[in-house]
Amino acid sequence: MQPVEHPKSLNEVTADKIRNAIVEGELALGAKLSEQRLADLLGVSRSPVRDALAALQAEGLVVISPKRGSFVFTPDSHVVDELCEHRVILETAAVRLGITRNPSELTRQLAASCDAMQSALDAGDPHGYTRADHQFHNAIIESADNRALAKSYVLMISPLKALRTHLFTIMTENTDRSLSEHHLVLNAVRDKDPDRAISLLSAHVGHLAEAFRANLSTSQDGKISPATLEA
Amino acid sequence: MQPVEHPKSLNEVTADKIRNAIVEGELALGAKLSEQRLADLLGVSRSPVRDALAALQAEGLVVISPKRGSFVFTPDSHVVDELCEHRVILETAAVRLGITRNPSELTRQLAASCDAMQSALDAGDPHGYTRADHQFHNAIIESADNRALAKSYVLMISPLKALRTHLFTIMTENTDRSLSEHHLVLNAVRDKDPDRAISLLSAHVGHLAEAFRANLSTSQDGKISPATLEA
DNA sequence: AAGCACCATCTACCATGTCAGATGTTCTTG
DNA sequence: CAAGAACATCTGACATGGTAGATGGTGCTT
Repeated sequence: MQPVEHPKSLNEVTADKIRNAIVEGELALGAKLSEQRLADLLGVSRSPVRDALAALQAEGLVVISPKRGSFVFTPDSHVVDELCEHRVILETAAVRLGITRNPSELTRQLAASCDAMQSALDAGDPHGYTRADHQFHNAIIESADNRALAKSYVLMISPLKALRTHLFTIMTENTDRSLSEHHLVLNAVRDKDPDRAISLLSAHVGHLAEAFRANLSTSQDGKISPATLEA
Repeated sequence: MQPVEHPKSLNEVTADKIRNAIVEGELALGAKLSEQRLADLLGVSRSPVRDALAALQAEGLVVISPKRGSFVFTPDSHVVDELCEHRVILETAAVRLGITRNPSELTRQLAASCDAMQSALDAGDPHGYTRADHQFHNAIIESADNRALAKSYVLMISPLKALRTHLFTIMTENTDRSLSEHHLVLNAVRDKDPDRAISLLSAHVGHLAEAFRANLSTSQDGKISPATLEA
């Protein structure tokens, strides 16, 4: 049996709910967040909400303006470029380590993720495709077996996940190319060719950055309709 | 004149004080931290202390055990290896970007840091040497001109800074080799040779990791005497 | 009508109170 | 004397209250 079973603190579940609401698009980019209002919506006190917002600020999902209010982050094409560049740095370093350390496990995970992407595409399930995509890149990070690196990645990727949801609502992205690029990376990993994998991965994330830039310049502002937080 | 002058929130100054106390060695590794005791020592309420501890936990300097207490982090040779590996990843990526983006400014900063190290060494000022060392590596990160990367670096480097203070109290480290290694990196940057700079930088941080491992295995636990927090 | 001072209102910041869980000690019991 | 139960105490989790600062509107002044 498992060692313990620690119920998540109210603090954590609150942070999870708010993060989810932002990433899933229930809260518009730049939307105003009030400690009091969120506390009322979630049925908790202001304390856990305050802690949660502070944690989300560290993740880059929320910006807190002293005495003025908390707001969902607003994308900025320069910041998005920085995030993508950082992402490339972490993923390429991770894939090199992963190919060195446990190539077979990494290959297995990437293949499974590619299959999941294909299935989601066949089923016309964009949400499932996104999940499989995240799973693919997460497998790369995990394969490096370095918690410090993984922590950095998690702290950096949330805004990008949110942007994907907010900008690609109508499935603007080219999933066919995306899928084939994933397969190319998989093959490079299978061949234990880190340099090729890195090159392909860089190009892949670069294409994502391009898509972000294109959609950011057209939409100008995140004007997705705000929605309520679900229990 | 400057746009504004926002006084730091009590929250931040509290976090700064506690962080400083840990990094400077005033608080022993693994020392027990009580919200109440810290609040009394610093003359503030428990709220800012609580927020500060949460922030420091995100930095890896503090671990909070629910309902049990907060403690200064305790080093673990495996975790230290991971931190150093992560550090190499970020610094090597940064130096490559820096050489591409603004090599002259980077060269200037690195040269200045090397001079400061030399001066500190001549003056027998280990604390000054450490500061110059941090300045050197920070210049590399800043040169990449990527805030996301810089944020990751800051969040990762604090425990390493603290370890340096706690483990190298008697100046165990080989400052002569360290200085020469810094100069080699400087020369590679001056020559705009990213591959050589990366190789040298990896070796340099690798030596640091070795030193950490050596001292960790001998001391087994951080038993530096605890001290009071200064105003 | 334009500009400015005043004020109602909203915000996060910080202080304090209350409570349940974790721990160390003492007392009881075999 | 050993082992376990009951208790006192310490901790952080969470709730709530008070306050300074920021904002937006209103009415007065010119």
